[in-house]
Amino acid sequence: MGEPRQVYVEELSQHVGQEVLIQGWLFNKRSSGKVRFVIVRDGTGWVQGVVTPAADEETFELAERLPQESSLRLWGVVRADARAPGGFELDVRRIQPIHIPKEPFPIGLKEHGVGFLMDHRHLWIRMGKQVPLLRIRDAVLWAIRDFFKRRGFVATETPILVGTSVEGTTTLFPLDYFGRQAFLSQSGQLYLEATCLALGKVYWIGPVFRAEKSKTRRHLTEFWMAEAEVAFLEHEGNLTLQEELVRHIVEAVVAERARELAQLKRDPEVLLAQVREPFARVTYAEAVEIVNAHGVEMSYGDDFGAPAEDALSAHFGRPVFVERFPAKIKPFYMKRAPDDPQVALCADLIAPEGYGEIIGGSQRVDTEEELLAQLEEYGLPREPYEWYIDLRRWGSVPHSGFGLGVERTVAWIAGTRHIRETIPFPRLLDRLYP
RNA sequence: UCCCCGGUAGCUCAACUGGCAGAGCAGCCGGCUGUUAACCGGCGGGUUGGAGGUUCGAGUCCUCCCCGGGGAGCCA
Repeated sequence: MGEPRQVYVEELSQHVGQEVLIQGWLFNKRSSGKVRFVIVRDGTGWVQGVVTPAADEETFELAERLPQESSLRLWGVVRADARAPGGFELDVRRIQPIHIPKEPFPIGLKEHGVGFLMDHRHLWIRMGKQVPLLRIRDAVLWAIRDFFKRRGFVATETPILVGTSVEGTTTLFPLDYFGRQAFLSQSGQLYLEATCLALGKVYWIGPVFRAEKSKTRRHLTEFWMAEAEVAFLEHEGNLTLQEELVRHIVEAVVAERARELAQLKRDPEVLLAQVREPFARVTYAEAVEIVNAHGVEMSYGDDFGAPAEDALSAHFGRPVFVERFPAKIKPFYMKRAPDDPQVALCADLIAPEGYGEIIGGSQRVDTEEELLAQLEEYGLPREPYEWYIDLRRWGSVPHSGFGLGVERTVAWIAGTRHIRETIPFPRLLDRLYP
Protein backbone atom coordinates (compact mmCIF):
# COMPACT_ATOMS: atom_id res chain seq x y z
CA MET A 1 0.00 0.00 0.00
CA GLY A 2 2.29 2.79 1.19
CA GLU A 3 1.37 6.42 1.72
CA PRO A 4 -2.06 7.42 0.45
CA ARG A 5 -1.80 9.39 -2.77
CA GLN A 6 -2.45 13.14 -2.70
CA VAL A 7 -5.27 13.92 -5.12
CA TYR A 8 -7.55 16.78 -6.02
CA VAL A 9 -11.30 16.66 -5.53
CA GLU A 10 -11.89 16.69 -9.29
CA GLU A 11 -9.91 13.43 -9.56
CA LEU A 12 -11.85 11.48 -6.92
CA SER A 13 -13.80 9.42 -9.45
CA GLN A 14 -10.54 7.71 -10.42
CA HIS A 15 -9.81 6.61 -6.87
CA VAL A 16 -12.95 4.89 -5.63
CA GLY A 17 -12.10 2.42 -2.89
CA GLN A 18 -8.65 3.88 -2.32
CA GLU A 19 -7.43 5.93 0.59
CA VAL A 20 -6.38 9.37 -0.61
CA LEU A 21 -5.05 12.60 0.82
CA ILE A 22 -6.95 15.81 0.15
CA GLN A 23 -5.34 19.15 1.01
CA GLY A 24 -7.75 22.02 1.31
CA TRP A 25 -9.95 24.19 3.44
CA LEU A 26 -12.97 23.49 5.60
CA PHE A 27 -15.91 24.98 3.76
CA ASN A 28 -18.65 23.90 6.15
CA LYS A 29 -19.44 21.22 8.66
CA ARG A 30 -22.53 19.58 10.04
CA SER A 31 -23.04 17.15 12.86
CA SER A 32 -25.57 14.63 13.95
CA GLY A 33 -23.82 13.67 17.14
CA LYS A 34 -21.80 10.58 16.35
CA VAL A 35 -21.76 11.21 12.59
CA ARG A 36 -20.00 14.39 11.60
CA PHE A 37 -19.71 15.85 8.13
CA VAL A 38 -16.90 18.08 6.95
CA ILE A 39 -17.16 19.76 3.57
CA VAL A 40 -13.71 20.41 2.18
CA ARG A 41 -12.81 22.46 -0.86
CA ASP A 42 -9.47 22.43 -2.63
CA GLY A 43 -9.90 24.78 -5.58
CA THR A 44 -11.02 22.06 -7.95
CA GLY A 45 -14.24 21.24 -6.14
CA TRP A 46 -15.96 20.36 -2.90
CA VAL A 47 -16.27 17.00 -1.21
CA GLN A 48 -17.98 15.87 1.95
CA GLY A 49 -16.01 13.82 4.42
CA VAL A 50 -17.86 11.58 6.86
CA VAL A 51 -16.29 11.32 10.31
CA THR A 52 -17.44 8.71 12.76
CA PRO A 53 -15.91 7.38 15.99
CA ALA A 54 -14.16 4.86 13.73
CA ALA A 55 -11.65 7.61 13.02
CA ASP A 56 -9.13 8.42 15.72
CA GLU A 57 -10.34 10.38 18.72
CA GLU A 58 -8.57 13.62 17.80
CA THR A 59 -9.97 13.58 14.28
CA PHE A 60 -13.48 12.96 15.58
CA GLU A 61 -13.05 15.89 17.94
CA LEU A 62 -11.64 18.16 15.19
CA ALA A 63 -14.64 17.44 12.99
CA GLU A 64 -16.76 19.12 15.63
CA ARG A 65 -14.41 21.96 16.56
CA LEU A 66 -12.66 23.21 13.44
CA PRO A 67 -13.98 26.58 12.30
CA GLN A 68 -14.88 27.48 8.73
CA GLU A 69 -11.83 28.05 6.48
CA SER A 70 -9.44 26.03 8.61
CA SER A 71 -6.78 24.68 6.31
CA LEU A 72 -6.17 20.99 6.63
CA ARG A 73 -4.98 17.67 5.31
CA LEU A 74 -7.57 14.97 5.24
CA TRP A 75 -7.02 11.26 4.68
CA GLY A 76 -10.01 9.14 3.73
CA VAL A 77 -11.35 6.36 1.56
CA VAL A 78 -13.24 7.41 -1.55
CA ARG A 79 -16.75 6.05 -1.82
CA ALA A 80 -19.35 6.65 -4.52
CA ASP A 81 -22.56 7.79 -2.87
CA ALA A 82 -25.77 8.85 -4.54
CA ARG A 83 -26.51 11.18 -1.61
CA ALA A 84 -23.38 13.26 -2.31
CA PRO A 85 -23.91 16.25 -4.61
CA GLY A 86 -20.64 15.52 -6.44
CA GLY A 87 -21.29 11.76 -6.46
CA PHE A 88 -18.43 10.89 -4.09
CA GLU A 89 -17.72 11.03 -0.40
CA LEU A 90 -14.76 10.34 1.79
CA ASP A 91 -14.82 8.08 4.82
CA VAL A 92 -12.38 10.06 6.88
CA ARG A 93 -9.49 8.28 8.59
CA ARG A 94 -7.59 11.31 9.82
CA ILE A 95 -7.65 15.10 9.79
CA GLN A 96 -4.51 17.15 10.31
CA PRO A 97 -5.10 20.87 10.78
CA ILE A 98 -2.60 23.19 9.13
CA HIS A 99 -3.99 26.50 10.29
CA ILE A 100 -6.92 27.06 12.61
CA PRO A 101 -8.42 30.58 12.39
CA LYS A 102 -8.77 32.41 15.69
CA GLU A 103 -11.72 34.50 14.55
CA PRO A 104 -14.87 33.56 12.65
CA PHE A 105 -14.55 33.74 8.88
CA PRO A 106 -16.22 37.00 7.80
CA ILE A 107 -18.17 35.45 4.96
CA GLY A 108 -20.81 33.07 6.18
CA LEU A 109 -22.90 30.69 4.15
CA LYS A 110 -25.95 32.90 4.36
CA GLU A 111 -26.52 35.85 2.11
CA HIS A 112 -24.44 39.01 2.16
CA GLY A 113 -24.75 42.41 0.59
CA VAL A 114 -22.67 43.32 -2.44
CA GLY A 115 -20.82 46.11 -0.63
CA PHE A 116 -19.73 43.77 2.15
CA LEU A 117 -18.68 41.08 -0.30
CA MET A 118 -16.69 43.55 -2.38
CA ASP A 119 -14.90 44.79 0.74
CA HIS A 120 -13.91 41.16 1.33
CA ARG A 121 -13.25 40.25 -2.28
CA HIS A 122 -9.95 38.61 -1.28
CA LEU A 123 -11.95 36.10 0.77
CA TRP A 124 -15.13 36.10 -1.30
CA ILE A 125 -13.30 34.48 -4.24
CA ARG A 126 -13.15 31.27 -2.18
CA MET A 127 -16.91 31.05 -1.96
CA GLY A 128 -19.82 29.59 -3.90
CA LYS A 129 -20.12 30.84 -7.44
CA GLN A 130 -16.79 32.62 -7.49
CA VAL A 131 -14.64 29.55 -7.94
CA PRO A 132 -16.47 28.15 -11.01
CA LEU A 133 -16.69 31.67 -12.41
CA LEU A 134 -12.94 32.21 -12.24
CA ARG A 135 -12.35 28.74 -13.67
CA ILE A 136 -14.55 29.68 -16.62
CA ARG A 137 -12.55 32.86 -17.06
CA ASP A 138 -9.44 30.71 -17.25
CA ALA A 139 -11.07 28.52 -19.91
CA VAL A 140 -12.12 31.57 -21.94
CA LEU A 141 -8.58 32.95 -21.94
CA TRP A 142 -7.07 29.60 -22.92
CA ALA A 143 -9.66 29.19 -25.68
CA ILE A 144 -8.60 32.54 -27.12
CA ARG A 145 -4.92 31.64 -27.01
CA ASP A 146 -5.64 28.22 -28.46
CA PHE A 147 -7.67 29.69 -31.31
CA PHE A 148 -4.98 32.13 -32.35
CA LYS A 149 -2.13 29.68 -31.84
CA ARG A 150 -3.79 27.12 -34.09
CA ARG A 151 -4.20 29.73 -36.80
CA GLY A 152 -0.58 30.77 -36.74
CA PHE A 153 -1.03 34.11 -35.00
CA VAL A 154 1.95 35.42 -33.09
CA ALA A 155 1.31 36.32 -29.49
CA THR A 156 2.83 39.71 -28.85
CA GLU A 157 2.61 42.63 -26.45
CA THR A 158 1.71 46.29 -26.51
CA PRO A 159 2.81 48.90 -23.97
CA ILE A 160 0.71 49.73 -20.94
CA LEU A 161 2.45 53.08 -20.42
CA VAL A 162 1.73 55.37 -23.34
CA GLY A 163 2.26 58.98 -24.21
CA THR A 164 -0.94 59.57 -26.15
CA SER A 165 -4.48 58.36 -26.31
CA VAL A 166 -5.58 55.77 -28.84
CA GLU A 167 -9.08 57.09 -29.15
CA GLY A 168 -9.23 60.80 -28.52
CA THR A 169 -12.63 60.74 -26.93
CA THR A 170 -12.16 58.27 -24.13
CA THR A 171 -10.92 59.32 -20.73
CA LEU A 172 -7.46 58.23 -19.71
CA PHE A 173 -5.71 57.68 -16.41
CA PRO A 174 -2.87 60.19 -16.35
CA LEU A 175 0.33 59.63 -14.45
CA ASP A 176 3.65 61.29 -13.96
CA TYR A 177 6.44 59.79 -16.07
CA PHE A 178 9.68 61.38 -14.85
CA GLY A 179 8.14 64.80 -15.12
CA ARG A 180 6.27 64.14 -18.33
CA GLN A 181 2.65 63.25 -18.70
CA ALA A 182 1.90 59.65 -19.51
CA PHE A 183 -1.23 57.53 -19.50
CA LEU A 184 -2.32 53.98 -18.90
CA SER A 185 -3.21 52.44 -22.23
CA GLN A 186 -6.85 52.18 -23.14
CA SER A 187 -6.16 49.83 -26.06
CA GLY A 188 -3.16 48.20 -27.67
CA GLN A 189 -4.57 48.57 -31.13
CA LEU A 190 -2.33 51.18 -32.73
CA TYR A 191 0.76 49.29 -31.60
CA LEU A 192 -0.74 46.04 -32.81
CA GLU A 193 -1.16 47.59 -36.25
CA ALA A 194 2.58 48.23 -36.30
CA THR A 195 3.33 44.71 -35.08
CA CYS A 196 1.10 43.03 -37.66
CA LEU A 197 3.13 44.69 -40.40
CA ALA A 198 6.15 42.95 -38.90
CA LEU A 199 4.66 39.57 -38.03
CA GLY A 200 1.61 39.21 -40.26
CA LYS A 201 -1.02 37.91 -37.86
CA VAL A 202 -0.79 39.02 -34.26
CA TYR A 203 -2.81 39.08 -31.07
CA TRP A 204 -2.37 40.03 -27.49
CA ILE A 205 -4.34 39.69 -24.31
CA GLY A 206 -3.79 42.29 -21.66
CA PRO A 207 -5.27 44.87 -19.33
CA VAL A 208 -6.55 48.21 -20.54
CA PHE A 209 -7.72 51.19 -18.55
CA ARG A 210 -10.63 53.58 -18.93
CA ALA A 211 -11.09 56.49 -16.57
CA GLU A 212 -14.78 56.73 -17.32
CA LYS A 213 -17.07 57.45 -14.43
CA SER A 214 -19.28 54.56 -15.41
CA LYS A 215 -21.42 52.93 -12.77
CA THR A 216 -23.02 50.00 -14.50
CA ARG A 217 -22.90 46.23 -14.39
CA ARG A 218 -20.98 46.23 -17.69
CA HIS A 219 -18.06 48.48 -16.79
CA LEU A 220 -14.71 48.19 -15.08
CA THR A 221 -12.00 50.83 -15.06
CA GLU A 222 -9.40 48.09 -15.58
CA PHE A 223 -10.39 45.23 -17.84
CA TRP A 224 -8.83 42.71 -20.18
CA MET A 225 -8.96 42.84 -23.91
CA ALA A 226 -8.04 40.22 -26.46
CA GLU A 227 -7.01 42.16 -29.52
CA ALA A 228 -6.02 40.84 -32.93
CA GLU A 229 -4.68 42.54 -36.02
CA VAL A 230 -4.11 40.95 -39.41
CA ALA A 231 -2.24 42.32 -42.42
CA PHE A 232 -4.03 41.94 -45.77
CA LEU A 233 -7.32 41.19 -43.99
CA GLU A 234 -10.32 43.21 -45.10
CA HIS A 235 -13.65 43.94 -43.46
CA GLU A 236 -15.53 40.77 -44.48
CA GLY A 237 -12.70 38.49 -43.44
CA ASN A 238 -12.45 40.36 -40.16
CA LEU A 239 -16.07 39.53 -39.32
CA THR A 240 -15.56 35.89 -40.24
CA LEU A 241 -12.49 35.72 -37.98
CA GLN A 242 -14.39 37.24 -35.08
CA GLU A 243 -17.32 34.92 -35.53
CA GLU A 244 -15.08 31.86 -35.60
CA LEU A 245 -13.25 33.06 -32.49
CA VAL A 246 -16.42 33.57 -30.49
CA ARG A 247 -17.85 30.22 -31.60
CA HIS A 248 -14.60 28.52 -30.63
CA ILE A 249 -14.58 30.14 -27.19
CA VAL A 250 -18.12 28.98 -26.45
CA GLU A 251 -17.55 25.45 -27.72
CA ALA A 252 -14.28 25.12 -25.83
CA VAL A 253 -15.71 26.36 -22.54
CA VAL A 254 -18.75 24.10 -22.84
CA ALA A 255 -16.46 21.15 -23.52
CA GLU A 256 -13.94 21.87 -20.77
CA ARG A 257 -16.01 23.42 -18.03
CA ALA A 258 -19.31 21.53 -18.05
CA ARG A 259 -19.14 21.03 -14.30
CA GLU A 260 -18.59 24.74 -13.62
CA LEU A 261 -21.42 25.74 -15.95
CA ALA A 262 -23.68 23.33 -14.09
CA GLN A 263 -22.64 24.84 -10.76
CA LEU A 264 -23.61 28.23 -12.15
CA LYS A 265 -26.88 26.78 -13.47
CA ARG A 266 -25.93 27.87 -16.96
CA ASP A 267 -27.41 25.60 -19.64
CA PRO A 268 -24.68 24.74 -22.16
CA GLU A 269 -27.31 23.93 -24.79
CA VAL A 270 -28.52 27.52 -24.70
CA LEU A 271 -24.97 28.73 -25.37
CA LEU A 272 -24.32 26.23 -28.15
CA ALA A 273 -27.62 27.11 -29.81
CA GLN A 274 -26.69 30.79 -29.75
CA VAL A 275 -23.47 30.23 -31.71
CA ARG A 276 -24.55 27.32 -33.93
CA GLU A 277 -26.07 29.44 -36.71
CA PRO A 278 -24.12 32.12 -38.53
CA PHE A 279 -24.23 35.30 -36.47
CA ALA A 280 -26.76 37.92 -37.49
CA ARG A 281 -25.44 40.87 -39.49
CA VAL A 282 -27.17 44.20 -39.85
CA THR A 283 -26.04 47.63 -40.86
CA TYR A 284 -26.15 50.44 -38.38
CA ALA A 285 -29.06 51.96 -40.30
CA GLU A 286 -31.05 48.71 -40.10
CA ALA A 287 -30.20 48.36 -36.43
CA VAL A 288 -31.58 51.80 -35.66
CA GLU A 289 -34.90 50.81 -37.22
CA ILE A 290 -35.03 47.55 -35.26
CA VAL A 291 -34.29 49.39 -32.05
CA ASN A 292 -37.01 51.94 -32.73
CA ALA A 293 -39.46 49.17 -33.61
CA HIS A 294 -38.79 47.77 -30.13
CA GLY A 295 -39.88 51.02 -28.58
CA VAL A 296 -36.41 52.32 -27.71
CA GLU A 297 -35.94 55.80 -29.08
CA MET A 298 -32.80 56.68 -30.96
CA SER A 299 -32.08 58.51 -34.16
CA TYR A 300 -29.53 57.97 -36.91
CA GLY A 301 -26.23 59.32 -35.65
CA ASP A 302 -26.69 58.28 -32.01
CA ASP A 303 -24.52 55.60 -30.54
CA PHE A 304 -26.30 52.58 -29.08
CA GLY A 305 -27.14 52.90 -25.41
CA ALA A 306 -27.63 49.95 -23.13
CA PRO A 307 -31.41 49.76 -23.78
CA ALA A 308 -30.75 49.81 -27.54
CA GLU A 309 -28.20 46.99 -27.28
CA ASP A 310 -30.65 44.99 -25.19
CA ALA A 311 -33.36 45.48 -27.81
CA LEU A 312 -31.02 44.24 -30.53
CA SER A 313 -29.89 41.23 -28.57
CA ALA A 314 -33.52 40.37 -27.74
CA HIS A 315 -34.51 40.76 -31.38
CA PHE A 316 -31.93 38.30 -32.71
CA GLY A 317 -31.43 35.87 -29.81
CA ARG A 318 -27.87 35.20 -30.99
CA PRO A 319 -24.77 37.34 -31.48
CA VAL A 320 -25.30 40.16 -33.95
CA PHE A 321 -22.80 42.25 -35.87
CA VAL A 322 -23.78 45.86 -36.37
CA GLU A 323 -21.82 47.09 -39.39
CA ARG A 324 -21.15 50.38 -41.11
CA PHE A 325 -21.58 52.94 -38.34
CA PRO A 326 -21.61 56.61 -39.24
CA ALA A 327 -17.92 57.46 -39.31
CA LYS A 328 -18.34 60.49 -37.10
CA ILE A 329 -19.30 58.41 -34.04
CA LYS A 330 -16.36 56.06 -34.52
CA PRO A 331 -12.62 56.67 -33.99
CA PHE A 332 -10.30 58.32 -36.52
CA TYR A 333 -8.41 55.21 -37.58
CA MET A 334 -11.28 53.37 -39.26
CA LYS A 335 -11.33 53.04 -43.02
CA ARG A 336 -14.33 54.54 -44.80
CA ALA A 337 -16.59 52.39 -46.95
CA PRO A 338 -15.58 52.79 -50.59
CA ASP A 339 -19.25 53.13 -51.62
CA ASP A 340 -20.15 55.59 -48.86
CA PRO A 341 -17.48 57.76 -47.21
CA GLN A 342 -19.97 58.71 -44.48
CA VAL A 343 -19.78 55.24 -42.94
CA ALA A 344 -16.88 53.28 -41.47
CA LEU A 345 -15.89 49.73 -42.39
CA CYS A 346 -16.45 48.57 -38.86
CA ALA A 347 -18.63 46.31 -36.78
CA ASP A 348 -19.59 45.87 -33.16
CA LEU A 349 -20.59 42.43 -31.98
CA ILE A 350 -23.50 42.46 -29.55
CA ALA A 351 -23.76 39.42 -27.29
CA PRO A 352 -27.10 37.69 -26.70
CA GLU A 353 -29.23 38.13 -23.57
CA GLY A 354 -28.28 41.71 -22.89
CA TYR A 355 -24.59 41.16 -22.12
CA GLY A 356 -23.73 44.08 -24.35
CA GLU A 357 -21.04 44.78 -26.89
CA ILE A 358 -18.29 42.19 -26.64
CA ILE A 359 -16.26 43.08 -29.74
CA GLY A 360 -15.46 46.28 -31.55
CA GLY A 361 -13.49 46.02 -34.77
CA SER A 362 -12.78 47.61 -38.10
CA GLN A 363 -10.71 47.74 -41.21
CA ARG A 364 -8.08 50.43 -40.67
CA VAL A 365 -7.17 53.40 -42.75
CA ASP A 366 -4.28 52.31 -44.98
CA THR A 367 -3.16 55.38 -46.92
CA GLU A 368 -1.24 58.35 -45.59
CA GLU A 369 -3.61 60.79 -47.32
CA GLU A 370 -6.74 59.34 -45.72
CA LEU A 371 -5.11 59.12 -42.31
CA LEU A 372 -3.91 62.71 -42.35
CA ALA A 373 -7.33 63.86 -43.50
CA GLN A 374 -9.08 61.93 -40.74
CA LEU A 375 -6.71 63.13 -38.02
CA GLU A 376 -7.53 66.64 -39.09
CA GLU A 377 -11.23 65.91 -39.28
CA TYR A 378 -11.13 64.72 -35.65
CA GLY A 379 -9.08 67.70 -34.55
CA LEU A 380 -6.18 65.50 -33.42
CA PRO A 381 -2.56 66.70 -33.38
CA ARG A 382 -0.25 65.06 -35.87
CA GLU A 383 2.98 64.92 -33.86
CA PRO A 384 2.13 62.14 -31.40
CA TYR A 385 0.90 60.02 -34.28
CA GLU A 386 3.96 60.38 -36.52
CA TRP A 387 5.01 56.81 -35.87
CA TYR A 388 1.50 55.65 -36.68
CA ILE A 389 1.49 57.64 -39.91
CA ASP A 390 4.84 56.04 -40.77
CA LEU A 391 3.02 52.70 -41.03
CA ARG A 392 1.28 54.13 -44.10
CA ARG A 393 4.52 55.43 -45.58
CA TRP A 394 6.38 52.15 -45.96
CA GLY A 395 4.66 49.10 -47.27
CA SER A 396 1.15 49.92 -46.16
CA VAL A 397 -1.40 47.17 -46.76
CA PRO A 398 -5.08 46.72 -46.09
CA HIS A 399 -5.40 45.44 -42.55
CA SER A 400 -8.12 44.86 -40.01
CA GLY A 401 -8.49 43.94 -36.39
CA PHE A 402 -10.71 43.92 -33.36
CA GLY A 403 -10.77 43.89 -29.59
CA LEU A 404 -12.81 41.47 -27.51
CA GLY A 405 -13.81 42.38 -23.95
CA VAL A 406 -12.81 39.39 -21.85
CA GLU A 407 -15.00 40.12 -18.83
CA ARG A 408 -18.15 40.71 -20.84
CA THR A 409 -17.50 37.49 -22.70
CA VAL A 410 -17.06 35.62 -19.43
CA ALA A 411 -20.22 37.22 -18.03
CA TRP A 412 -22.22 36.09 -21.03
CA ILE A 413 -20.89 32.53 -21.05
CA ALA A 414 -21.18 32.13 -17.31
CA GLY A 415 -24.58 33.79 -17.22
CA THR A 416 -23.45 36.25 -14.59
CA ARG A 417 -25.26 39.52 -14.72
CA HIS A 418 -22.61 41.76 -13.19
CA ILE A 419 -19.16 41.99 -14.72
CA ARG A 420 -17.47 42.56 -11.34
CA GLU A 421 -17.57 38.84 -10.54
CA THR A 422 -15.74 37.82 -13.73
CA ILE A 423 -12.31 39.08 -12.64
CA PRO A 424 -10.59 38.29 -9.33
CA PHE A 425 -10.10 41.89 -8.25
CA PRO A 426 -12.39 44.24 -10.15
CA ARG A 427 -11.49 47.90 -10.38
CA LEU A 428 -14.58 50.05 -10.31
CA LEU A 429 -15.40 53.67 -9.88
CA ASP A 430 -14.84 54.30 -6.13
CA ARG A 431 -13.48 50.82 -5.53
CA LEU A 432 -9.73 50.28 -5.32
CA TYR A 433 -9.68 47.97 -2.27
CA PRO A 434 -8.76 45.21 -1.87
C1' U B 1 -21.56 64.05 -13.86
C1' C B 2 -26.99 63.15 -13.39
C1' C B 3 -31.41 60.27 -11.49
C1' C B 4 -33.39 56.60 -7.92
C1' C B 5 -32.82 53.49 -3.42
C1' G B 6 -30.33 52.51 1.03
C1' G B 7 -26.92 52.96 5.79
C1' U B 8 -30.05 49.77 12.79
C1' A B 9 -25.73 43.70 16.52
C1' G B 10 -19.90 40.56 13.03
C1' C B 11 -23.66 39.46 8.60
C1' U B 12 -28.90 39.77 6.41
C1' C B 13 -32.92 42.47 7.85
C1' A B 14 -37.47 44.20 11.14
C1' A B 15 -39.20 48.21 14.39
C1' C B 16 -47.18 51.51 12.06
C1' U B 17 -49.20 58.09 11.68
C1' G B 18 -42.38 60.20 16.35
C1' G B 19 -43.45 56.81 22.29
C1' C B 20 -39.08 50.93 26.36
C1' A B 21 -34.22 48.86 19.65
C1' G B 22 -35.88 43.14 17.87
C1' A B 23 -35.29 38.44 14.89
C1' G B 24 -32.56 34.91 11.89
C1' C B 25 -27.59 33.61 10.88
C1' A B 26 -22.55 33.75 12.80
C1' G B 27 -19.95 33.17 17.89
C1' C B 28 -19.92 30.59 22.82
C1' C B 29 -22.25 26.36 26.02
C1' G B 30 -25.19 21.83 25.65
C1' G B 31 -28.00 17.78 22.65
C1' C B 32 -28.49 14.51 18.34
C1' U B 33 -25.34 8.01 14.08
C1' G B 34 -26.83 10.50 7.30
C1' U B 35 -26.52 15.83 7.60
C1' U B 36 -27.20 18.84 2.60
C1' A B 37 -27.37 27.10 3.92
C1' A B 38 -28.90 20.40 8.88
C1' C B 39 -31.84 20.68 13.23
C1' C B 40 -33.22 21.45 18.80
C1' G B 41 -32.31 24.16 23.79
C1' G B 42 -29.52 28.10 26.30
C1' C B 43 -26.06 32.63 26.59
C1' G B 44 -23.53 37.09 25.24
C1' G B 45 -23.82 40.93 21.58
C1' G B 46 -25.99 48.22 19.85
C1' U B 47 -22.71 55.78 20.25
C1' U B 48 -29.27 53.14 14.90
C1' G B 49 -23.07 56.28 9.11
C1' G B 50 -21.48 61.66 10.89
C1' A B 51 -22.67 66.82 12.32
C1' G B 52 -26.44 70.18 13.35
C1' G B 53 -31.79 71.23 14.00
C1' U B 54 -37.38 70.52 15.30
C1' U B 55 -39.80 68.10 19.65
C1' C B 56 -41.65 66.69 26.40
C1' G B 57 -39.55 62.66 23.50
C1' A B 58 -36.03 61.10 17.10
C1' G B 59 -33.87 54.71 14.33
C1' U B 60 -38.32 57.41 12.51
C1' C B 61 -39.18 64.47 10.73
C1' C B 62 -35.75 68.72 8.51
C1' U B 63 -30.65 70.56 6.62
C1' C B 64 -25.72 69.48 5.23
C1' C B 65 -21.87 65.88 4.72
C1' C B 66 -19.79 60.79 4.18
C1' C B 67 -20.35 55.80 2.41
C1' G B 68 -22.74 51.84 -0.42
C1' G B 69 -26.13 49.81 -4.18
C1' G B 70 -29.02 50.24 -8.84
C1' G B 71 -29.52 52.85 -13.40
C1' A B 72 -28.21 56.67 -17.29
C1' G B 73 -24.57 58.81 -20.31
C1' C B 74 -19.73 56.90 -22.42
C1' C B 75 -17.65 52.50 -23.83
C1' A B 76 -15.42 46.59 -24.40
